[in-house]
Amino acid sequence: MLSKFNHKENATVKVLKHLYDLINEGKLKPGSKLPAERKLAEELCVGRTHVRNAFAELEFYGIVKTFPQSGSVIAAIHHNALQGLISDIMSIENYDFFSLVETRLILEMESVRLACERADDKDIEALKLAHKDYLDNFHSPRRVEKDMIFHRVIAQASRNDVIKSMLLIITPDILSHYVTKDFCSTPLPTDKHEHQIIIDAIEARSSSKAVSAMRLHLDRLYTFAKQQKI
Amino acid sequence: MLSKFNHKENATVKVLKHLYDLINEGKLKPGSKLPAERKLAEELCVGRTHVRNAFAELEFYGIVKTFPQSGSVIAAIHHNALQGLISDIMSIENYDFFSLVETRLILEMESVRLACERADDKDIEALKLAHKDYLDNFHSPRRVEKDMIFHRVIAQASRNDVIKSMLLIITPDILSHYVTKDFCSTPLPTDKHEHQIIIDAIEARSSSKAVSAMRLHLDRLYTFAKQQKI
DNA sequence: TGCCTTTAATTGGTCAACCAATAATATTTT
DNA sequence: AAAATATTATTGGTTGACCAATTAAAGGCA
Repeated sequence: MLSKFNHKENATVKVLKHLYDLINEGKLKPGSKLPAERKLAEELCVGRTHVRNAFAELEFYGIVKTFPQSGSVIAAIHHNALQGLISDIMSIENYDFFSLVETRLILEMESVRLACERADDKDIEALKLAHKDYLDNFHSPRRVEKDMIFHRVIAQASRNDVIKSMLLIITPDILSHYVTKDFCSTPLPTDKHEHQIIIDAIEARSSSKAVSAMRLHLDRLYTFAKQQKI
Repeated sequence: MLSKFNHKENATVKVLKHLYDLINEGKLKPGSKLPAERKLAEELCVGRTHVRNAFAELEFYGIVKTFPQSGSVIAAIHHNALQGLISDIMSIENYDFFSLVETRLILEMESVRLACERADDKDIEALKLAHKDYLDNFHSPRRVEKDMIFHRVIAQASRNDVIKSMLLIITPDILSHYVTKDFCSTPLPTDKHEHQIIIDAIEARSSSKAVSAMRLHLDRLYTFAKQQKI
């Protein structure tokens, strides 16, 4: 889902919509304090919980800042931009499988590229260990999960926690599609070698080799997602 | 912050830690139902709200799935992987400025590359409009915000909602660093032309030109972030 | 005994009351 | 009149109680 706040709850999105309208009508000026949680809840006939959820989501995206026992203020950017941001947030719900995979491909390639530059001996050691663990579980149901760990170690070696977190966010979404679409049920023997090639490239500090190896490694998933799209 | 749930609240992280321990001790098997919210709250002497926050965060990362009036189940992956994931989530707090900028650079370059392939006439029209709006506000405090909108239009044209959302998430974090580090207070005249070059490249469907133009456009920010890192 | 119905207990979702900290107002003092 | 203090009202944070749906258990019937 990627949206930390399930929009199944219509009450929360109702609050967001209301704030959107308030901005539109000019009743809520950018940079100003927004209505108290209680007041807003009463006006919209919803529980304060939903208002707080909406505020929390907006705070996550840096649109509002809440001060304890004082109130919440909305970002001091022009109302057009604010509306766009809130609109985007409300639209975040279900991402299409292809976009998820496409993004993962991008992040994984950059992740391994940075890993080539920044991985130390300890990282490479961990990588080899993860790969060994992967091989040991190649014919077990844990294979998919071990593969995930392998990629996580690469992300760790990239020394970029933001990319690492983003991969952390989208991977579960992709995995959930695996199940429904019945992908990856039968492992390909080529996967074994692909991991090894990536390790060798990182150890040799050859980013070009590592990136192309990663692209190849994820190519099957990519083409699969492309087919699903049609 | 990027973490939707502020970890300032120690109660929530206390719950996460406890779940981590339960997995470690083997009392919580992957794929099984995890304790009821009430029970967990009582055991840890914290409000149920905090337990619910912790569960919501774990659900965001796809680690648990909550079923109304039924309970929550934890992902059916091996306990080592689960612990790693929870550990990662707990560590998500403050990203360093350089990682944020580096990631933004990556996403923006990919975003504009895809935009070259997928933008339609309407997108290009919107892009020109956004640029005009940017120029009109070049000497106003709204400049930064108009620049943000310009990039958002590009992300929209990339037809990849995941990338769009990720940029949406990290941009506020970067902007907040702007203020403290006093970056971008004086606009450079080159910015005007850089935007135009990007537009032209997209219109000409030249992804290589667009990507390099984007890299150049963000280079000042990138080198600035690099300096800060040292 | 085995299956179905009925009942009770448990669960997550929701709401309203309470708490401490803050902000605004009224009061006193200089 | 102005400033400092005391008081009241408002705020987000937290908690416990209630709700409807689900699940488990008990009871009845074949």
